[in-house]
Amino acid sequence: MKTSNLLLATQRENPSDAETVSHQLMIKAGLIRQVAAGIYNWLPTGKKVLRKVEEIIRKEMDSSGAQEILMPMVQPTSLWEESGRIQQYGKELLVFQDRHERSFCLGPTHEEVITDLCRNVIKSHRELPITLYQIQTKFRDEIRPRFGVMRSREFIMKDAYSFDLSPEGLDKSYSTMKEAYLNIFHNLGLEYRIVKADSGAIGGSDSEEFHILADSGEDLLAFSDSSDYAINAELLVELQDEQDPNSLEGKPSPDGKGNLLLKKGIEVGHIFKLGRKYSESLKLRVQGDDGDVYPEMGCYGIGASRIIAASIEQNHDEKGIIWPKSLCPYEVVIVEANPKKKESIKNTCEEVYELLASNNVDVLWDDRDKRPGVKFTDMELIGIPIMIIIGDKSTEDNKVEIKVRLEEKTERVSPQDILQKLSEIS
RNA sequence: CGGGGCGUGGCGCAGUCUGGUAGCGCACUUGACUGGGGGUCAAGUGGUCGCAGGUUCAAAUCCUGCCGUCCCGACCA
Repeated sequence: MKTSNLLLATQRENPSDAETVSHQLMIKAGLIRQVAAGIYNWLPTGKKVLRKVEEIIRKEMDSSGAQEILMPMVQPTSLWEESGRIQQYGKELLVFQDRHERSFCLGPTHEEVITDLCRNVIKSHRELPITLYQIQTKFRDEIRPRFGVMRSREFIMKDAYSFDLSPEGLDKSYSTMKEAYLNIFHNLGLEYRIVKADSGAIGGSDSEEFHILADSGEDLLAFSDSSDYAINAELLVELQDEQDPNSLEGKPSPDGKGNLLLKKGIEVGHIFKLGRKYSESLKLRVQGDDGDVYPEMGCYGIGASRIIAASIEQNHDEKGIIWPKSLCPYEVVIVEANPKKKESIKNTCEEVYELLASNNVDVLWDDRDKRPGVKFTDMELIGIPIMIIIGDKSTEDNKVEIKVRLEEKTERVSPQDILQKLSEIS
């Protein structure tokens, strides 16, 4: 891709209405633009990152045996009446009517729809266990959307649902999914933690949250300094009748091993054992050995769009975004510097571009008619990890310069050695 | 929903108190010079001043109502 064909949409100044770093950087770097409170456009660069997140998730979900489907964003409210959740969910559920005055809502989550789907398509207990997932737009009419896509009303989520014949089966599906999540979060390359959580309004028993660590995180997490014990501090406060979650620091860990440490996190994943809450209320049953069985359900969510904001909260500097290798919108950018000074500059850029592209390197070529400084600043703001600078200075001895985003020095290499050099860097 | 900001070209802001020709910086267009860390000069494009009413000879400015948006709180799979 060449920048001359790309809607970069970077801007120089911070938007006046963005206060958190990730929100500011996402707008400045041209990843998103706001449409209304909690509702955003994803521009080409942002969409590209989002797609990377989705692919990392999709790969692990698929290899765990889950099957991808796509459910509608618009759902009949009758399903929510059937599950009894319509009151409980309240105004966060955006309800409206179609031209025939039938009542619908925008899906904030899909337990009702998937349970309805399964009661229609699953005909035998032999078809279980099964896990289905989708990556799709959700809408929750948040009381107060904030921090850009961190807490938006419309967002992209991967949600998965498992169906088993027994609680033991659910345990197994749950741990399969947890395993997939561990792979996903490992592959994202971000610092994260898993904690015990409150299962909240969605219902059910066991639940664990996946948090990306960041000082600006809204959730406080408590860990034992000498065991695996980890819990959302909010839940611990409830359990122990404490007042201030911050007072937990240094107290003995509830599992009797060591003392508690506190860290802040951003919740980006949540896995639950739902049990029979929805299969019973929506009458999903299959015939078993002795009579009908209501399947044991689990549900598993990852906030794909929120991961991007969280990644930026965790990794940025005064120049802009720092992506983990897994999420960068482009792996390498060729900065064409002062091409009018020497004809060879454009040709070398073309050669290097072709070389990288044909070797499956995700490369951007900044061919804009701008001064080098403008390009450096923009590309560092967007957070492209590696810059290859090709200009009148670098081509003197037929070499190009390679600069890593996080390092000050540049290194001169021959064009034919670039691939080798890139593999050493990563 | 309670409290507090803010709404003036794409972005950031001044002007509002004290009514009188809508301004600045950035960005953008054209040209020249320039060219390795957000260039210079020159000439330009672009705004019903959030919306609706009212007061006035005259409203971005004063009054009333509404809308949007941000922050704090309550809330949050």
